[in-house]
Amino acid sequence: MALRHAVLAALIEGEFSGYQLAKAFDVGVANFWYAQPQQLYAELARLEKEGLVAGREVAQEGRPNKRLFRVTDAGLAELEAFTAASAKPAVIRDDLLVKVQAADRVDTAALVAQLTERAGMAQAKIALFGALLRRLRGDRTEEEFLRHGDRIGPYLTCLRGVAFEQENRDWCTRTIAVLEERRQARARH
Amino acid sequence: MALRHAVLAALIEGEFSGYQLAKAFDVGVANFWYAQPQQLYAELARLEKEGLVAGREVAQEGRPNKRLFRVTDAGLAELEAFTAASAKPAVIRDDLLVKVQAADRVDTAALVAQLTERAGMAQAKIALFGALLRRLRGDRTEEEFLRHGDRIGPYLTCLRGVAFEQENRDWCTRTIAVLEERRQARARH
DNA sequence: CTTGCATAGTCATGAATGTGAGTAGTCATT
DNA sequence: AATGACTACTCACATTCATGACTATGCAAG
Repeated sequence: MALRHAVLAALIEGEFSGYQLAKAFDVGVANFWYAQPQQLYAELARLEKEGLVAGREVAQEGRPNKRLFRVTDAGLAELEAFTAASAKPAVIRDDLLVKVQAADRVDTAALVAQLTERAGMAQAKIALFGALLRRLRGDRTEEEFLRHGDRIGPYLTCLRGVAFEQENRDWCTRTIAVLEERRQARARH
Repeated sequence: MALRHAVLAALIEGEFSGYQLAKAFDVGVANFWYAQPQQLYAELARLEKEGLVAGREVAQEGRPNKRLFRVTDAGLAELEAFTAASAKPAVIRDDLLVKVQAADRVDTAALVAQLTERAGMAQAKIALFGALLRRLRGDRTEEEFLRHGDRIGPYLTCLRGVAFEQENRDWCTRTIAVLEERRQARARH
């Protein structure tokens, strides 16, 4: 049950609609969790029923009405309790790692293609996160911002996202190089 | 459906029983996937029914009999197909990130405790993976091994595991430092 | 002499997550 | 005038993952 806490954590930034959250949790800036829109709507409904978030209808013209949610005091207390509880260790779970684990017995060309694609995606995310970090800290340096800024939570998680994707990219390019070199070595015989 | 492929990938290393796989997929060397014993037994049963792995009973004395599994040709073909298919992007999903995202509104002390614990766990994993890497490459250098060794798949995934845990540890210590400094700065006022 | 741990598994159940499809209006493009 | 894209959300179902409890046997430490 960590999705509910991820939603609560996202909502301490301000009021958001399910649709806005869905954007944030999807492809874009899912730097600390990922979820499908359907999950979010369902979770928001549950959270509201339990009084951890409060929603209010906002009429719009030219587009459908929306419901904005904010965290209640009970929601904050729930987050507090969640933070105090010990976190389960995070594990990597990546299709690509499974494929590389099997690298010695499967077609290398297909694998290299996958790795190349992934390296590109990682690079794109690095750029995205970099822009987000600059936006968050404004004209301050990182040190300055982390010392005196308010709302450093999103910044810190984003830093982790950047580091993860850099690692991702570097490992992909390294692995590609290794696989390519071995392929050429085999071809020479 | 990536667990099945993770099992297949693990089995190209040789014959293993469900129990042995469970050990490898659990706390120890889950450097490319993680699963509970029950999942593995269930998956192995399914894979055998579909002919992707073949099991054979091995009688033992002093301990229960076991069933060793190996990948069949059909299993290798399945792995091949899996490798060719495009991998879904890996996302971080970590309770700890959710907690840090909420850092601006929850108790910092509890959070720092969590981060400290996690940093320690990461450090332990780094040591574990380091030992595994040395065992895998024997007396060769890494370059040498990656160029000419056979079965480099596990080595490459383990490299990724090490890098991930180092990143993990560094980010934890950095985040701890930031939170602590802010706490002290607040205390001075 | 019994408590606890390791081997080697099975069964059942619930929670979390993913996927596909559908509704309904607005706006811009072709 | 139709097609597709964006906002905003809902329903239903399937798959995957996690959890606890349980059965056996053998071995070693206290």
